[in-house]
Amino acid sequence: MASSTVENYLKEILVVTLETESSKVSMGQVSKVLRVTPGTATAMAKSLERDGWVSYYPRVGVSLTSKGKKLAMSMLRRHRLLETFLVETLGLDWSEIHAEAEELEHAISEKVLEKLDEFLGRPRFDPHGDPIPSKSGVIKRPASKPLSEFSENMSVRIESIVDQDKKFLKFARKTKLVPGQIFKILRVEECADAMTLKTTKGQSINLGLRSAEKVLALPFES
Amino acid sequence: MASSTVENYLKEILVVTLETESSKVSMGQVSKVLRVTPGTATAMAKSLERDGWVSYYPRVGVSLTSKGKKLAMSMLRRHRLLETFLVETLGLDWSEIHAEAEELEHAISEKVLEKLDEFLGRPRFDPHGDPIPSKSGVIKRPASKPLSEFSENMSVRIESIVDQDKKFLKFARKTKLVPGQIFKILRVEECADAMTLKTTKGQSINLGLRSAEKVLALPFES
DNA sequence: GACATAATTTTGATTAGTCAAAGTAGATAT
DNA sequence: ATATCTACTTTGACTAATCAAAATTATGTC
Ligand SMILES: [Mn+2]
Ligand SMILES: [Mn+2]
Ligand SMILES: [Mn+2]
Ligand SMILES: [Mn+2]
Repeated sequence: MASSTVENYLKEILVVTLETESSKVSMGQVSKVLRVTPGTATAMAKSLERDGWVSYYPRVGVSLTSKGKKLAMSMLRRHRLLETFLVETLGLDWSEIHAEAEELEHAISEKVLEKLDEFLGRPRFDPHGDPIPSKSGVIKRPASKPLSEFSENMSVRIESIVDQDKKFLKFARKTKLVPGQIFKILRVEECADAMTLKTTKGQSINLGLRSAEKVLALPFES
Repeated sequence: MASSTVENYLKEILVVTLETESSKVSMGQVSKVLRVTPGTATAMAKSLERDGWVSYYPRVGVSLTSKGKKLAMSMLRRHRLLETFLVETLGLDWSEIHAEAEELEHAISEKVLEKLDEFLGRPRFDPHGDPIPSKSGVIKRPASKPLSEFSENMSVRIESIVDQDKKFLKFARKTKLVPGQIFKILRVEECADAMTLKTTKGQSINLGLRSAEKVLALPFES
């Protein structure tokens, strides 16, 4: 049985792997996403390798074994299904659900998860727009790109928000920067590190490019 | 922040306290209900005392402080509300929910619990018939007595099942030995350590007195 | 190629929780 | 009153997870 610490490490390693599309994750990144000191990450890498969850290449990084990837996918599925439940069924705000799911994901069994999935009607995306891995561990790789990569005058449909920061999520909700919404890109000012969007109803939002990287969208043909 | 280990110890100490109606719980009982060696229970008693959860009287036992009782009640509330959710909303069998709730109770926050309570319609009893403590930590002390204490020809209404053993719960479900059911006590044979009950529909059940102690009931006037 | 810098690993220490086995104190029985 | 038995406590050992700080390795610069 994997401890919840192990589950967290594997899940975060998977998320970084999916984001960066490179199979090895450096100890620096591991230590950053898990908020532990580098020495702790190194020690953990060794013990994860000992137990067959990852391969560890000293001074390079770790990559998930198939056993590790399987558990990591299952954790991501739990996390995102729980987030969906917390919003859809219990009515929590999408800015608070990440922290809650972070704990619950380790406590829910496969059996209960299956019932929950059924109860929720087998959703395919979580409230942040992130795809929920299937029971067999398959995840849809979204074709969407960060807002920061679109150019002026394009219309886009928001697909997902790749950031769990509470303040940013509250801002996003307030400005309707949520999955499904349509925006037109009014201006992109690289030099000022900013862009301006407009909703179909005419409201405009200013977004720093740093933040725009955290919002994934698809071109929208009206 | 109390660890889940501490939460489990406090909750079980509370349950024993409620069952035996005596405030001090011996280390032997603690080690039995928590399935640890006696030495571990003693070590834990000291550390629980150090952190203000219990008072520890060497060679006598532990009793919850008010701080400890408060947390223990909150754990019992979580446990029983979660059990209710698992049966009512997700449709799990009452024989499996105890183990599931045993994990989830440590992962659910007060905020989510409150939403869940609301969603469930603020139930007052869990699926086993045990009272759910209120948010403020008050628990209804049931007036019910073990089946083993009733005498022949009395009619009783089952109130609760005080046992989490899966096999017994499955047996109980099959024989309709569940909260709310009415039975007539046909025979009590102390010497043979057994009693016979009959449902209103005429089906009869044989129950050892050991098991009859685990079923609480009230006299029923038809 | 040597030096500075950044990333990573090593070392030594700490805390929580556990067990096995040895020791002790109280209660019970003769 | 002494011996015995049982419950409880102590001791020593172990694992998982963590940090701080020192040591090492790799990289990039001049
Ligand atoms: Mn987590
Ligand atoms: Mn999410
Ligand atoms: Mn528990
Ligand atoms: Mn119960």
